[in-house]
Formats: sequence, structure tokens, C-alpha cells
Amino acid sequence: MSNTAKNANTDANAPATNFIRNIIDADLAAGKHAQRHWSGQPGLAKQQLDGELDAAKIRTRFPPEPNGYLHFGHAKSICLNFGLARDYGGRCHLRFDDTNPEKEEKEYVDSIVDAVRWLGFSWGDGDETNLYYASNYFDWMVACAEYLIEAGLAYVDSQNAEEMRANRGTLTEAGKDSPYRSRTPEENLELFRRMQSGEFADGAHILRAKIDMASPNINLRDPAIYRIRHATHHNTGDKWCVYPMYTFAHPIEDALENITHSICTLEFEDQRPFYDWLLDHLAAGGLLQRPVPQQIEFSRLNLTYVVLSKRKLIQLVEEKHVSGWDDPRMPTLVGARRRGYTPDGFHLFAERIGVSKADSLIDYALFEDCMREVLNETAERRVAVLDPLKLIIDNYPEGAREDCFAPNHPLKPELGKRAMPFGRELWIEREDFMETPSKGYHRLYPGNMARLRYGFVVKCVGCDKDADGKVVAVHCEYMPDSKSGTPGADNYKVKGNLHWVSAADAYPTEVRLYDRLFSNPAPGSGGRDFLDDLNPHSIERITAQLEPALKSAKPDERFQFERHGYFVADRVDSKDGAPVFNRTVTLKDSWGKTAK
RNA sequence: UGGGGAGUCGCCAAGUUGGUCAAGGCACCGGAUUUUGAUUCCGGCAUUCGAAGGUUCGAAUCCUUCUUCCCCAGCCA
Repeated sequence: MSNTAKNANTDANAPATNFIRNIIDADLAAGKHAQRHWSGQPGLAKQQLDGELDAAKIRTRFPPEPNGYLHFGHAKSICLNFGLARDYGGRCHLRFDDTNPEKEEKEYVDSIVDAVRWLGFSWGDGDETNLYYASNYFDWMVACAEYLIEAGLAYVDSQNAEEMRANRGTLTEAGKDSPYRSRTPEENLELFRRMQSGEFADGAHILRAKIDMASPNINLRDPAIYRIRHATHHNTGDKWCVYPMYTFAHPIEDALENITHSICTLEFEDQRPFYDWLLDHLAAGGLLQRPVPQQIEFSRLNLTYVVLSKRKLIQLVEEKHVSGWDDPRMPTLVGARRRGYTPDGFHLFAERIGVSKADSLIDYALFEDCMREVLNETAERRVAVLDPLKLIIDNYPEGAREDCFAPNHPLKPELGKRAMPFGRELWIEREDFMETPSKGYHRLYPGNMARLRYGFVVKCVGCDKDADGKVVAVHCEYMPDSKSGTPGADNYKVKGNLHWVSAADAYPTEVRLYDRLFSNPAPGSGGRDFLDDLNPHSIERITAQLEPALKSAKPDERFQFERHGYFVADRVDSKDGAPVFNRTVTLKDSWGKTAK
């Protein structure tokens, strides 16, 4: 058969193919990167060439700016970059792109390291390698800048910001050359050195690449590459008062680190010509090793019912629409962790959404389904009554108690069973009783039989109501020979199956029922303020009655509360022996859909 | 009006050397199993690939025109 390619594509275990993998496959086949040398550390060509051939087949990198918390969009990029390195026998570097001292903080560095680790990735051998900072490359970057100056490819401009903007032209009109554009290399070098020495105020001068002020691509109209900033940097302190721009710094960072495939989002596509221009000149000058890295762009993640823009996320936190960056409703990784979402769920999600260059809006249901899929496999089952209604078994002896046994995981009998105390008075869900049942309802209603899961079959005989007509207790009679696990228990054929908790043994505690933060699939669409689309019911705090075993749940421990969904013991608010729970995601509910 | 990208089922997304190729997932709709109305399991779900022309024996894949959407005028990244 000659259709192995086809079969590879239909193999469920094969990683999904995408345009980036196609590029890498082709590069590998051509041996494009096979001759790169690697000294074990980032460095200029001279240093790298002294090293061995790079053992890493490819090198990718995840390059966050440490100026905020990572969110779901970053998770996509992390899974992509680290996943590619893993699958191709390569390395993925964690690199902090910290070239702007005014925005970046150490605190964010730590939280980003945590988040990437939480997702299950590591960047080197023993985590001590391949964790880099762009700010550690400043000496090399200055060398690159000075090379450009000497080669007549960069100049110091002394226009102020407004003049520069005015002379940049517009989308349809060419820009005008700066009056300082023709300074000699000697003059430029001297000025650039004086910029470095701290002689000038912020904004007095700026180093620009000398390309073409009439380029139809605005990014090529002599882009700024080095600016004066008298600011303390989180990593380099006060060593520098000039800092490179992203445009200039990023390609060099990639090249110094032997990155083969520099993957970024679509908005950087226009900058690729400069990326290539820069690296080609620096390689031609012998500063950087060839082949130089290749920038590849993919479309960023958009999710229904979610906002991912940094500005909006900050606004949610600062205006207290959420409790903080780690609010379980936030699409941040710290929020996801508190919510109970799992790293494996993110991996699955990243795999399923794929990678392409088309603008996309992923259905949040897909994300939730991924989480359910891994949680269904991994989470132990427990019982919780979220909206308690008293069930009294009239024919069960007062004061009597016995144990019922429930499997911890229906798919994994090896996880054993646990005892659940059973007694005359139980808590059941209010919605598991209807005085006058709707069509198709097969739980408790007068005259109907249903099984108390893992316990007995009971027959509903009536209910008690208060003065307002509200049901306050349900009465039933149990069938003593129907106990789950005993011979003959299956003689009773009932459709209804409800969960319950012994009232005398229950552990009452707070449970937060989280739902989507926004009620509109596209928050803020149609010109509305996105805050107007906030879902007023995104959190509901209730006191639930849980089975006693749940009292010893540890923070971050995840469970399926049967018939409800997946819950996690909150890592922040749980006390020892007194956990509170967050709902991660509900179970699918085909009845709830049709019944309402 | 300049430049750069993208338009394949409700949502993603394979396919891009033209020939049973319209994969797969989510959603949805059936039906079977089920002590979670969950899971699992079967089955259904694009004569059509933004539109219109053209080339060809044959096109989602080539050509032409048109159209819609996204990004770019920070000394942010």
C-alpha cells in the first residue's frame, strides 16, 4: 500500500499535523539546522562555533515579557513551543523578554516560572539550563548595534518623538528622511557611546536602523532600535541607561540562543522582513551563526465568553469585578489552577484546537469538554448534596446506622470503595423530588420508587410543607432487601437513581458554583462595554452537605461530585480539615436541557 | 487609497507536487448499554471548499476578477 501518509493522518495517536510541523519536517529533511554549533550557552557566532554540533534537533522558545500573569492564550503558545521541542528531539527555552525596565518586575518572573512548570514543562536538564533573560544579552546587543552603525546601517536620530511620527508618513504616504540620517558612522558611533554613558536625557536621541523611509511596510521605515531610558531594571539594575526595542532585541535573542523556529503570533508578521534584514546583516558581519532563526506566525487564541486582552484583564482585577488574578473565573493560569482545571486538560485543548493562521474563535464548550475528559479519567467520585432537602425514611429504625459502600472510581475498581454512613434521615437534592412530576421525570414523586445510589430502593410516600407551601421534607419507605451489593438487590428495577448524604454525618461547607464570567459569547461586541456583558451569576456561594469523607480533602484535590460535576478543594481558602470547594465544570446534562 | 495576512460543515481543522480527499475533534440529532438522565458504544451530520468566470478528461487544490474579515503609522511587546 502506498497510502502510509494517509494512514498517518487517520491514526488517532498521531499528533495532529499543522503548517508549522510541515515546515519543521521539511527543514529536518533538508538538514537545514544540522550544522549548528552550540557551546551550551547563548552567544555570538565565535563562541558557538567552538562548541559541538547542537544535539538539539530544533530549538524553540517561549518568550514572555515579565509584566503580567500568563493566561489561556499563553498556554496555547507554551504547549505549542514546548510540545514541538519534545516531539522533535529539541529544546524549548524559557526566555524572559525583559527589554523594557519600566514595565517589568521580578514578581512576574516567578509567577511565570511557576505557571510553565504547572503546565508540566521543563526547559532543560535539571531546570537549571535554558532559562534565559534577554537582559543578559545587552552587551552583545550593543555590539550588534555598533556593528550596524559602522556598516552604515544604523544612525542616531535626534528628532523628538513627535517629529519622528510626523516624518514616518502614513499608510498611504511615504515618510521623509530625518535631517540626521546622513550622519557619518564615526559621528553615530560617538553619539551612541555617549547615549550609553548617560550623558543624555530620555528621548534626546535614538538609534535607528537605516533602511527605507518610503517602504510600503511601515516597519521598515527606519525602525527605532535603541532608546535612552534612565530606569532601574529588575535584572541589570542601573547598569544600563539605553535599552533595545523588541524589534531589534528579539531576533538577536533568538539567534544567540540557536533558536531554529521562532514562533509568534500573527501581528508580528509585518516585522518579519526586519527580522530577516537584521539577522542577515549580523550574520554577514560574522556576529551571528548561520543559519539564522526563522520567524513563523500563527493565530492567537480567542475563546467565546472569555476576554484575553491584558488591558481588560487588568481592568477586571483593578475594578474588583473579580477577587484577583487568581480568581477561579479568570482565564489566567493561576485562576485556572484554583478553578481545578488540569494541565493535561490544557494539553488536550491545545492539541484539539490546532494551529493555523486563520483568525478563530474557539467555542468554550470545547475547552470544557477537554477538562471533563481528563477529569472523568482521573477524579475520584464523591457525593455532595448542593441544594439539600430532608428525606425521612419512615420505616427505618430511629437511631439506627449502617454503612453503604461506594466505589471511588467506576472505571478503576482498583481504587477501592469507601464507606458512607446511612441512616433514617438523609439529605437529597431538592430537584430530585417533584410533588407533581413533569413528563419523563423518573426520580422521587409520591408513589414512585427510586434507588438511593449505593444504598436502598425507596418508595416515595409524601412530603411535608411549611405554611408557604414549600416542601421541607420528603417521606419514603425503604426496601430492606434492596441494599446495593447484596443478593437480590437488582430485583428492583427503577429508573431513578439519586445521591444522598446521611444528615447525621454530613460535612456542611461552602461550595462555590462558578460559571462563565461573561454571559455574551463575544464580550463587548457590537460596541458595548465588555463589562456590561459580565455574567451576574458567575459565582454562587452555597452551603452544601457533603459526605464525611470529603472533610479530609487536601487543597487542590479534585473530585467528581456525582451527578453534579468536577470540584476542587480551594487551594487558598481551605483550612486543614475544613476544605471548601470550587466547581470546575459541570457534568453534561442532557435531561436538564430538554426538561427546561 | 499603501503594505502584510486569512476565508473548507454551527465552532476548530486536515487537505495545498490537480485525479474515489472533502480526514478528525467539539457541538448537534438519533439509538444501545449504564445503580452518575454522566461515561462508554454504535449511527447520522459539507455533491461542497468566500463569490463569479476560466484552464483541464478531471480543481478545495492552477489562472483571472471580485468580495469579506484581521494586522500595521509606540522612543510597547
